[in-house]
Amino acid sequence: MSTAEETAGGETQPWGEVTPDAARRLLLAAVEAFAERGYHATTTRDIAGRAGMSPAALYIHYKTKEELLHRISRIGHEKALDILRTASRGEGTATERLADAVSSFVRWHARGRTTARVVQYELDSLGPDARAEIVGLRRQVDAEVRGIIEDGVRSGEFDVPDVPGTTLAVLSLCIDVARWFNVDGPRTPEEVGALYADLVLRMVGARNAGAA
Amino acid sequence: MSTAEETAGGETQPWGEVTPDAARRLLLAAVEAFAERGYHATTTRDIAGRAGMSPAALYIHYKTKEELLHRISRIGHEKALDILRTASRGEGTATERLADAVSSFVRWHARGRTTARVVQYELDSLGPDARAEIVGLRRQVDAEVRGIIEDGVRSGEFDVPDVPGTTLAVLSLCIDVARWFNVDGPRTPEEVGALYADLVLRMVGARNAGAA
DNA sequence: GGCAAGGGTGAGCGAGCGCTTAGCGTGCCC
DNA sequence: GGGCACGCTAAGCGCTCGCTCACCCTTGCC
Repeated sequence: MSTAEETAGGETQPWGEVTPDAARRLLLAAVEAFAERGYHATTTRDIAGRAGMSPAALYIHYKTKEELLHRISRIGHEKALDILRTASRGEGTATERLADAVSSFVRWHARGRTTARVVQYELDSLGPDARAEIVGLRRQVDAEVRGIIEDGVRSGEFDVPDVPGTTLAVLSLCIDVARWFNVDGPRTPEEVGALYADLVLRMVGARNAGAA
Repeated sequence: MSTAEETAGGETQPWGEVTPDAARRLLLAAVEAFAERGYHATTTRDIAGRAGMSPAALYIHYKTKEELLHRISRIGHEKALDILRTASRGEGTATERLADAVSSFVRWHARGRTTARVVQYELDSLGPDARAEIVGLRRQVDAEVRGIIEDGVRSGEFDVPDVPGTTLAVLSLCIDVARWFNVDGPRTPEEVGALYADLVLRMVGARNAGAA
């Protein structure tokens, strides 16, 4: 019918780097199915059916069903890390960079809720090797946020008694957006991003927190 | 062998109300299995095996595998609601009650991580009727927290521009503890509860936030 | 036009699933 | 101490799972 560049959620044309067109369609179908029903409850027949193919076609492009999840998880984590790095290494005060990081990270989780759900909640469905690789990416995500908070503490902008714990809480808050966010709900991803950036600035004791 | 009153996590002797002893053992086994592998990836043979029984024994006490999940989910949500109600309707200022609610809610998620995981993350695996019932309980959970925050705003203790959004964020923060908390990790449930209570008081702009 | 290469299909394999059924052992009531 | 209700098991039913295989179309090169 058409290229799969626009999804229901209006994600920023993802999966552009997945090269054979059929492979990309299968990956997109797998993301939808995994997000809706979970990895273990999704059948290869369902994935192939959503992509308009026969069940056997899946195995031309992917060795197993788990390879699909692995690919989705790695690409998703790299995208998330990229978002945080861009915000973290931008110019501006730690306050501005933290607000930017949180709001864009939250927007990504809300807009691409299907993808984010798979990325954040299906980690345990991976085998040991694949999981170890993804856990490494998650550590980098954590380090990026912790870096901004440490900058703010050093510059005196933030008042944070427990930096690792607060980092954990900030990331936890953002990640959980993928669980509850509803595209048909009352809030846009931008509104949630702005609200959460404000709440996080309050958490770290930034002075201009609460300023609309 | 023995009664199943003490679990590895050291939960506050739960599932006491599940009356035939074999039924309680099966329920406990199901909680462990669902938390480890997810509902769909757990087999009835696995549940029965953990309880030291044959697969057929499960169907003497429960009609289907889904009924097990439903029972776990309802009991868990009722316990969570009970915790929040106790904190909410206690005496003290809104600040004290919110801190009490958050710290005890977080402790419950951390201590009973296996149970909380099933309760918070396997909701979608329930059928429509069972899910509707649980969603009703969750609305009561939300109302309880929102009530405390509204009290604090009315009394002037809190500065919260967006009460529903902040309520959502507070609950989200607590619930996500079940995803990342590790019993073998560096933090005790009590420490996380205290940290999170402080962070939430900062989020609502309470004056004595940050006081150790 | 011949023909190799590669993306695709229909049918089906072995395995494991949720769940059922026939029958067995044990304790309680009379 | 005979009958029986009950908790439980061994065996297995029908079904669906992830995945494979033999074969078929289209495409591009000579």
